[in-house]
Amino acid sequence: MANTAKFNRRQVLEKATRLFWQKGFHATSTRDIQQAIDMRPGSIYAAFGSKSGLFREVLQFYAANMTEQLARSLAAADTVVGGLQVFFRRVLLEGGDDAPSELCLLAKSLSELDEEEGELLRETRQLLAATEAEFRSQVERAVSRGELPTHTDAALLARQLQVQLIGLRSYLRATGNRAAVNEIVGHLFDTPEISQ
Amino acid sequence: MANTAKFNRRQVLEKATRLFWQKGFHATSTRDIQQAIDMRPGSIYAAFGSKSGLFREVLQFYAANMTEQLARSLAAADTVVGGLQVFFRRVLLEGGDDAPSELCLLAKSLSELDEEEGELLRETRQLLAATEAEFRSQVERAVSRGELPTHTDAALLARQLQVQLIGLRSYLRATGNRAAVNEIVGHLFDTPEISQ
DNA sequence: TTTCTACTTGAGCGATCGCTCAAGACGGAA
DNA sequence: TTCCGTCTTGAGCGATCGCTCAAGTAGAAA
Repeated sequence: MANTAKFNRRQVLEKATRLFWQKGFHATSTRDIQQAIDMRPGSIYAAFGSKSGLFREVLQFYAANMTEQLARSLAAADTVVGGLQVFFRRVLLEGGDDAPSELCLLAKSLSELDEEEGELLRETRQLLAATEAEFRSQVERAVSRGELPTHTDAALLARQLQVQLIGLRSYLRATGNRAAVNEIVGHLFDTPEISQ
Repeated sequence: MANTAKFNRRQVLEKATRLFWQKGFHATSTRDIQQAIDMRPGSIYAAFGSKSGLFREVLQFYAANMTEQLARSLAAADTVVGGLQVFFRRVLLEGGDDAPSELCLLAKSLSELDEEEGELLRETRQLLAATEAEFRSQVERAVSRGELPTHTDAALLARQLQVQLIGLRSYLRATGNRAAVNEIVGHLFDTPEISQ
């Protein structure tokens, strides 16, 4: 007999992601989870193995959603650089209203996970590296399309985008100052690498 | 009778800061603290009131140390801009060996604290704002000394320094790639605001 | 030396943690 | 309709949490 589970895995992951994203891994109790996803402990542990196992799937679910959002942003703009800028503005300035946190869930996890949760920490680092690799391939695409000069250091620029995105999300949580963030995003694609 | 406490408050705060900085507020148990600072619960609660009260003093202690380190960096360099660069390199590249975490304790706390710990969150935001204000006054000093052009937007540049420092520390925790961080720091004081 | 008082001690309270498992519910096969 | 195997249920286990407080200790005053 195949899987006869009653729950919808995607909906469960959506709700669990919102909860973990808001409260973090440590501060989210299994009883919080039970209430949020309307499942009893036995079912949760049968489906996900442990709190860590669920969180691991949540991290992957979150990263996949971010990748989709980047793809949509790129599709909505005429240029690659414009698409990246749309993505930054969406993540930083538009998602803020109903998003569970101003921060990136991966950065938040990177911050709170200890060596004791080594597997989750490794997963987080890997997903962040994949994001940076995605930025890099987009920068390379922009160069090959003539949007950026041929001498552009794609690895450096992708790294700078990653640093800025995480830094700006932290700054937003610290100050709530969207105008200040918007001003910096405006300068983001105006660095010496691009403008000179 | 005045204070006859046997413990040295500064030494206790140093040890507690290292512990909280490494593990974070939630993941540090009061029993971890008891062991690290060699005090029994009764004494700790008499001296600091609660785990939150101790953490509050730890946040202030950490921020004061960062301010001192910035002052030392500025004193060790010929120019203000050079002093800021020394500070960035010290925090990002030199402290990493024995520092409890690659991250800024304030950014880490900003990330894990919830509205349920509102007072600690407010304290964290205030200390971060004070850091940005310190950056700004140094940028203004650099302008008045002729190190930066007079049209420099000091508020914007200070904000960018804050964003970059937090972002770079996250990046260091994500990748451990000091060479990559060093490369970005090299470009930091080479932005359009400065070079044009 | 005696007294006073501030400080320290550590057993342990009530709450909550992540998680288990025996019992029940339910859908498909025969 | 009966049977079988999977999924669900929820009481509750052992561990750990932040914290309290009655009893003990030690230094200053008299």
